[in-house]
Amino acid sequence: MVLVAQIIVDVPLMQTDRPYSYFVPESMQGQIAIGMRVHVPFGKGNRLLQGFILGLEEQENGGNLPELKPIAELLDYEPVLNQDQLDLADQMRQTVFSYKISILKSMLPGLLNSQYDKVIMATDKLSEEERCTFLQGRDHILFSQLSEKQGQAIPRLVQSGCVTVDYIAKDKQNIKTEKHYSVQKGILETLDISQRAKKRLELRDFLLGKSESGKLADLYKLFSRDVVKFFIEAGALVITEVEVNRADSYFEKVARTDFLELNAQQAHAVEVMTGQIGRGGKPFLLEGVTGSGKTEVYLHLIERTLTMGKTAIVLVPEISLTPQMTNRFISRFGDLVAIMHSGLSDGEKFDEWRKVRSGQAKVVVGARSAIFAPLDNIGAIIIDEEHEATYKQESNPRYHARDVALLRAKSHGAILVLGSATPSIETRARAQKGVYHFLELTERANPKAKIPQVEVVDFKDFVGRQEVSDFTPPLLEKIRERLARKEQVVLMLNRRGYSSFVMCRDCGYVDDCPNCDISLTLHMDTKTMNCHYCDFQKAIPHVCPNCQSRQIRYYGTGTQKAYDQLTELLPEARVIRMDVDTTRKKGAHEKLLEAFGSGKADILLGTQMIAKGLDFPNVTLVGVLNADTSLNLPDFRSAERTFQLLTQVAGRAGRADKEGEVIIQTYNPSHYAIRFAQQQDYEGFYAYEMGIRRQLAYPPYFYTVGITLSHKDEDFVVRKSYEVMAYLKEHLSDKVTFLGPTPKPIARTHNLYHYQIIIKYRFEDNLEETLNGVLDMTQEPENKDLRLIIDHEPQSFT
DNA sequence: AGCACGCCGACT
DNA sequence: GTCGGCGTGCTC
Repeated sequence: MVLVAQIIVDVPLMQTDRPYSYFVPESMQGQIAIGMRVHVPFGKGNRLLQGFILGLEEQENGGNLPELKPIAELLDYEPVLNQDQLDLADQMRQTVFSYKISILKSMLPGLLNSQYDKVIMATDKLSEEERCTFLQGRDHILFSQLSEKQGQAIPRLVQSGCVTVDYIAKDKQNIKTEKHYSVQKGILETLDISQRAKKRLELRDFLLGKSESGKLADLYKLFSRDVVKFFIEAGALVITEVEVNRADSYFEKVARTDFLELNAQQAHAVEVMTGQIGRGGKPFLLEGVTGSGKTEVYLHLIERTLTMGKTAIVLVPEISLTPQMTNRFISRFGDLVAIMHSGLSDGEKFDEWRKVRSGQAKVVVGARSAIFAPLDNIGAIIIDEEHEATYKQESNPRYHARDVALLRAKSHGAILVLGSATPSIETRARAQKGVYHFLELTERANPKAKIPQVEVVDFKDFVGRQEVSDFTPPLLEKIRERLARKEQVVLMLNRRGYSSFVMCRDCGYVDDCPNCDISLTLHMDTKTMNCHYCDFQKAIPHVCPNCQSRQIRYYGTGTQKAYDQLTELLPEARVIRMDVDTTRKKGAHEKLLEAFGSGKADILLGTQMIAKGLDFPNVTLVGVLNADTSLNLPDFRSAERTFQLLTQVAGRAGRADKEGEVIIQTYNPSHYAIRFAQQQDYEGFYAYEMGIRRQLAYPPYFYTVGITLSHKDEDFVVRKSYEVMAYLKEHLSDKVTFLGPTPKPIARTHNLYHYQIIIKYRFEDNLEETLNGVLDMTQEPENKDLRLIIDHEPQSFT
């Protein structure tokens, strides 16, 4: 009998999207388990790849067993993926058109997927001359450091025994440790220390005084290494190495807070939902106006969940994962909470993940991928701001966290709560049909806080009446009022597309990216022109590349320009600017909000990132400088997105006792998205938008699949797009409708042309099979460098 | 992806 | 006659 492992290796390709059998060496047999990571030799060159163990079985040692390669190395002492997660991956594989290995990898913190590098080591057979050419005189070198040309010589050198090849992890230090000391009082007191050794006496007094144990590093801050060493050698100090959690410092400074009392609506919602914990059942839509205290409902719900001995996941959009948000959870549940978001370093993410796996953390608060957290016995999964497009991953595997949550909730009998002030149309429609339970919070949690008044200002009324156009007189007037009253203002610029560029005043030349159909963006912080799609970067031109004119000017239309105007118009105002440029550095985001919150500025000017979740009681005016820029995008969700954004940002005003006011500047005051946003009427918007969706056969009346084809040759993509289209028409029923093929709104990026086909369907039996057939087409040699993306329910068409 | 096998042109 | 170009096909 031999032990055979089924292993899926890290080669994300159609041909390798299946487990391979490997022999388990005897030395590993006691430790190996399903869900562990391994290194296995793969392919002709036996290069080492990371893989996951999906199955283990005893096999008869018959002679007809194929020659199995042995597993090279076991990477874990305990499984990194549990059965729950492996089952989840199986289910996701059915709906997400990507490979299983990609799904499995996305369930783990990045550190555990880190790459391994080949090391070439010289043996004594290698001549000095060759050593200098290949290894640059050294006895070993990373393969990635060899030039491509030299790399080709490696097989020959290996064969002749001149070099050997090994693999090392690029990042080995997963677990961080810290040295701690503890005082051995008995020994310390008997130490005979000379009265002349002043430092030693000082340290002894220090240790006898208050500090019987602590971090060795702290001791080194006060005393020199020599002095400390004396005590360690004498045995008066015992040093121990303990594992530390890199994210702990984040938790230490958060003070405990008590639960707030709920109003009747909140309490009712908590009761209804708690009743379903452990029973599964339909998901809940919790629709609550801005400021209605949804977070407090979540907190109570989690408290109940924990009392029942169960665990909880809270998903929050990345952009709202501010300390203000996470601290509310930490302050109630302390170190039972794990926080997972992109602001953490790889090491910190890994530590938080371990906290969850070990069972220490029972509440996971995080962005999209936190839905995969290895919790046992989940009682509640909460998705806050459920309408946010960031819950859909825009690269492989293209999963929607809401769909994964549904699967997990089902297998755990957990309740799934979708919370929003402005639910996605799809979700709201499901609540309407009774697919979801529908719970509403119609009042603000603070009874004194009223829903703010919203005024729409038409830019067209002021055309030609002022020099600078970002600020209309009514808005300026209101800002002045607030400055006089020492209240605060939030101003939002819609969309990042509102960025700076360079144009020649003589010939109108705009500096475009050579690889993409888009103009380059000016970044003053780095003094470069950058492309938002590819990595292209160049210096700012001083002479027009087209007509050599010196009249080449920078047209800053972004927050920078608005900021400049604002400080010119209102020199006395203290303005904080928040956009990608000012928040690039780690922690800058928090620092700026902290400064605004503590009253160090009067105006917070920023992009969408200021629209969500901020809670500053002194803000009584919110201004939207340009409501339109997200309105006319070629995307059927553009009205929905605009409405959601305007409603969210309006909700930043008047959250405490003072009354709030909102001004929306627009060129389209009669557009329904803006009219309903003005009324703060989600239900009205929902009803109106549903009419349009029905008319145009869009979700939720129809499902959509987006197929994107990309290639460097435009004619080729067009031809292939029509081929794919023909294939679809042939294999799908005639109830299906198609849009396209059409060029994507930005037709070329990374030097590739993109064409898109959209499939709309209600019921279609052959869909999965047909789409897999399309995927197979890319396997044909002539389609080798054709890129094809199948996106189920795409969230963005731009 | 990598790596080898395999079948055609320009070189000692 | 050989070295090497990259088309094609497989990886336990």
